[in-house]
Amino acid sequence: MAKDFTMLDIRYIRENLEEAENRLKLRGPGISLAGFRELDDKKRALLQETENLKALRNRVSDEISRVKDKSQVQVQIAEMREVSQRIKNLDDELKGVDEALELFLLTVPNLPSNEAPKGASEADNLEVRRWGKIPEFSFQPKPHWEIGESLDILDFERGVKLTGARFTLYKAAGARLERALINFMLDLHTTEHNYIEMLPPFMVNRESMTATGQLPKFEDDLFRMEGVDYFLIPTAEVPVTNIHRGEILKSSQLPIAYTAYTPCFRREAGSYGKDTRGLIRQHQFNKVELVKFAHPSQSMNELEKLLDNAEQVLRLLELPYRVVDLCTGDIGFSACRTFDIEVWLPGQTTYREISSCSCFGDFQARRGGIKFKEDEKSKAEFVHTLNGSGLAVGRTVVAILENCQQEDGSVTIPKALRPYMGGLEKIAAPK
RNA sequence: GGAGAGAUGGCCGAGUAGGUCGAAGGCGCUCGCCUGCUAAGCGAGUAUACUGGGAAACCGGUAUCAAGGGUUCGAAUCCCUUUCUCUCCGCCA
Repeated sequence: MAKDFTMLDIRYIRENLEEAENRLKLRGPGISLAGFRELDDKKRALLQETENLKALRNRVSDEISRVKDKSQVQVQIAEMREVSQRIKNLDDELKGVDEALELFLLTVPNLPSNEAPKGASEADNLEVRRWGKIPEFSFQPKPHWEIGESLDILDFERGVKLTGARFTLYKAAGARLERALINFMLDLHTTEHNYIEMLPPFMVNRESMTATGQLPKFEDDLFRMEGVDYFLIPTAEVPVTNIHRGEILKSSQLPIAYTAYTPCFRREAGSYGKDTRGLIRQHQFNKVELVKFAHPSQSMNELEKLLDNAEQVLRLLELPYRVVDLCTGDIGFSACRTFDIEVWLPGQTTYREISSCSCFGDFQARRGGIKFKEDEKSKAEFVHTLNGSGLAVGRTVVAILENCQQEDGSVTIPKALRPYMGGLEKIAAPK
């Protein structure tokens, strides 16, 4: 009862059960609030009963304290002993119901925004815009794994030797390219877009994972430490959003914008057959993340700005992309609205996700207790949280290798990135 | 890893032979008064969550002195466990 990780506003659900359920159904079948009413009623009934008994006990105990000769209040003391036992039993029962209710609420996803396109799957996502010219090649463009190997900058075999499937060793200009992109992105966001750089821990505790929504439902997707209850972060979203967990911010501070580079660790459970070649789906990859804490009235504006900040990376790198508005059936657990940025990959003649920019409404703020006050006197309200990749670094390497490949096998470095590559203009095959 | 000390409201800081302590006092903050401005001064107010009633203003109840459990009619105060912080030793980038 002390801590409240409730996902949706419990009062909203209580009072608008049908509406909430209908909105959740837009996410797909199998999401239901059945059972909520019963648990909630049970909880409140128990709460009433035990609180009444506690009020009685408090009153009588107070009376006892005023009597000097305790032999005169032996009856009351005996009665209260019984009352205390009943309270204990009720509290135990209440605890059980409360935990069940909390777990239930923690596993219900956020309500999708009414503005999100309605649909059942990826196929119903809405393309919003395209940018850049898709390159035409006078030769057959190669997939990035072939380019990486022939340039001797990506070593997939040794990555497997060192660790296992879905781990890759970067080498020479490949390692430098990854590092250059990280610095390029961080510099852009901090100096041009006014984000504050953070370098957070790469493991977090259970509370942090619960606040952003990875737990309790998606533990199988995470790497967990042996011996301590810590998890490797699947995205910088987790530590960075949790920076202000349990805090009350001032309205004048908002919006707060942070950017952070971190590696990301994902089990990728259930994606065994997918993207088995190359850098697309790794257990460890680098990402520069953008995170915002916004006033509720500004969160959608802030999402657009954040999205534009992420797109700017691709524009500066001259990589063609498109923006997709995710439909209600494709939006992630914690989000209410999401735009994906997909970069063009000539090796696969398709657009692939390179960034996902979401608004979470007060979903994460509620789970993590992140609030703000309009002014000194007003009541604290939940902030809105947002985040997006700005960008996934490994996939950016993929996009550069595939889009900038030349007939002679070399890869031209985008102009904006050259200062970060020591002036290098292209990566050429070793002799 | 070993030894010890500690954790109280936005902050500082009282409170340990259990009851009148949601918790003194100070600072900060808010509102009012006062002063020609500033400062000082005076007065009042100043936690959160859940829950019951009410259209609401608001009124009532419960809980919260790191967290969880125990003893007791009653715990900030006693006991146990955990977490975190600090000091010393060891180890280490």
